[in-house]
Amino acid sequence: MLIKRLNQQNRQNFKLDSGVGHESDKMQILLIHSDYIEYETKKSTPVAEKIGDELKKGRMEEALTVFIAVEKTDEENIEHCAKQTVHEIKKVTEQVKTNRIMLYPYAHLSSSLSSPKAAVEALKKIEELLREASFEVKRAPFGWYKSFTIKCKGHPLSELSRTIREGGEKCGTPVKVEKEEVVSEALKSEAKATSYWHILTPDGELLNPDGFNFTGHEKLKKFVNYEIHKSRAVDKIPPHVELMRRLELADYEPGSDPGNMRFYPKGRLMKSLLENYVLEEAAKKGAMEVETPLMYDMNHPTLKKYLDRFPARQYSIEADKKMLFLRFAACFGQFLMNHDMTISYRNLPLKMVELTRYSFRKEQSGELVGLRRLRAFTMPDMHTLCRDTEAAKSQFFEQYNMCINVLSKIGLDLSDYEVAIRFTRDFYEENKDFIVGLVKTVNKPVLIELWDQRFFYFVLKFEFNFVDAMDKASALSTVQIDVENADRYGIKYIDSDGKENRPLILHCSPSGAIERCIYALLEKANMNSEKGIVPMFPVWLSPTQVRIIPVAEKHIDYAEKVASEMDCRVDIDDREETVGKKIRDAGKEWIPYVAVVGDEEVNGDDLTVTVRAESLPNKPANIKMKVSELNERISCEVLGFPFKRNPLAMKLSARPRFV
RNA sequence: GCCUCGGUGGCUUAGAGGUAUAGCGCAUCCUUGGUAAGGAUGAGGUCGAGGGUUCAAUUCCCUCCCGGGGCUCCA
Repeated sequence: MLIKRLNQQNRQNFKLDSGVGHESDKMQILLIHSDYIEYETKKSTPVAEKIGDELKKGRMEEALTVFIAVEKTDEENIEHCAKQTVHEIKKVTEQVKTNRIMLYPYAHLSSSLSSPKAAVEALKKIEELLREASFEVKRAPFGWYKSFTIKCKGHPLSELSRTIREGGEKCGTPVKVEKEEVVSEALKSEAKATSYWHILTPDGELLNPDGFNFTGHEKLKKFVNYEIHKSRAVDKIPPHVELMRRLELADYEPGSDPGNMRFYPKGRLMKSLLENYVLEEAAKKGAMEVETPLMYDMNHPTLKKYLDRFPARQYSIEADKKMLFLRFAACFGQFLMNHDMTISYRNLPLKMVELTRYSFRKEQSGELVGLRRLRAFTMPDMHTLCRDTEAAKSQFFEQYNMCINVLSKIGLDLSDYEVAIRFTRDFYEENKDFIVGLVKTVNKPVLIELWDQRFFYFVLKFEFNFVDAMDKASALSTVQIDVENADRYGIKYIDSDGKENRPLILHCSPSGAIERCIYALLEKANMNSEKGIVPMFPVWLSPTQVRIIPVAEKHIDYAEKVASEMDCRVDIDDREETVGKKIRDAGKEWIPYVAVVGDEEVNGDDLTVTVRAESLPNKPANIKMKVSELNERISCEVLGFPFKRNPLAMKLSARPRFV
């Protein structure tokens, strides 16, 4: 049986590896997962089946539409063909998760049609079998000219609509295609290659996730659940959404497109620090920082090929007569730059890094959540050109460790995220020890996804996935070994023998999206808070590191003197409020050090400092220390991290409120 | 994108076919206060936008925008 599915470029024929394909089974079907399908009979043909008025019009919501052409050779064994067809339909319904089916006789799928009698018999058989399998089935009548409207799930894809329209015009059937994508990329991929899920332990045991004992690895269990079973989440608003606003970090911007946020001074500061930190870590590994355009020509031959490989998820804009798209990663600019460079094997591994502010992905609006998933986000994107597989592996391992280090400095350690490693079977067979080495490094079981064929551009990738309070997983760091794009972009280096070679390319985001790091920090702090741990940011990231609270107005001068002796982000709460109120407000801002100054401090040498990291809920830890001791303590905590000055007025009375 | 729930001063919110409640915040004043909310007074609202039904709509109906959750997706 040949199954025809549409992809975005054209209709492609390919066999499923399900073992049910026989050359003799020629029934042609075309499957479209549709928001709705609607038809209306126009005129009967000489071969029309007799129908009542109720079948002259039909509509089905949220259905898998199955266009069918029964072919000459099917007549020999209609029963068998019908069964095989039903089998295939079932498989697809499982993938797209629907139990509603519209059967639609569609002659134009074949040039060798069966007799009308056989066709009707086959259709009825299929309908009956599907009903027995408790599907909700409708069938459009055979032998009528019909008009139909179908709305496919997904994105507008022009090539497809042409294909369908041509088919429709040929037989005089008006077809209105509103929007289409047909069978999603993932589905297409699944048809080509199958994912096998495993758990790999530090001892190198490859286990079945279903039988794995997750005791002590509850988060991994949640992650596996999320990845394989796509578990349902509970009804709860994500805590970070409230926190990002309450802490005046970031907010929605209704005046823009969804998923494009505004960042207030404190949020901008945190982003800026994180950005600089990650860039600096990349630079330490020898990466050269570059800057490339945000928008690219959609019709550039190389880019076009790349875009065609993926579902349309980009913003596009028209400028003059050009169609441009906004980048969704730094790959485009860097690869185009690599293409024009003269690179010797002596220059390898060659690293370039760019902080994309922004990367744009037009994610489906229903999928956007706070800082977790955005349409415009900031991502450090580093690419490493490697001479051969050995060099790529060695770089991969080095960058794997860099990612662990970067996340831990940001405030997310190994217990906060789960590791997924994904690779092709071939790569695994040749590099088992290498893979196990990755698992040993983190010393905990990891999720493995193994493909029997490569269908993305990479042969190996890992991600670190943060698992939040709603059991949702989000990828942070990732490294991938790309075996395809050097060729696509014509990137080459001159080897020691003087010949041109294609490098392997590593894609690495040491931290993942910066906004997502903030999301993870906020979610982690919230989970801590529920566990009875006082929530806070790492000191180097805290918008205010020290707050000075003068007891009365007469102590403000002294507070200013102390502030001038501090070399960190310090502010003064000079508002006319009670000390209690000011302490409470400082706590609400998660300020790591709060120093109250009154007569005692003015007349003595010490400050009275509330140290957040040592406090318990409702039990502030108050420690007496000299200004120099506080300075010393903070400078140890921020050593090696970027620093930016206070983003707001030093005196709180001079600050506006943003939220 | 689809399904579903929601949108009331800057924020959180009560309420109802007759234009509206409270707290926080803000302003002014009193209090000059020592570790998680001191007190008083006041300003501030086209009740998300547009259309419809009605004598009358913020309330009922439709469309749209924005947000939450689910589905789908995540190069």
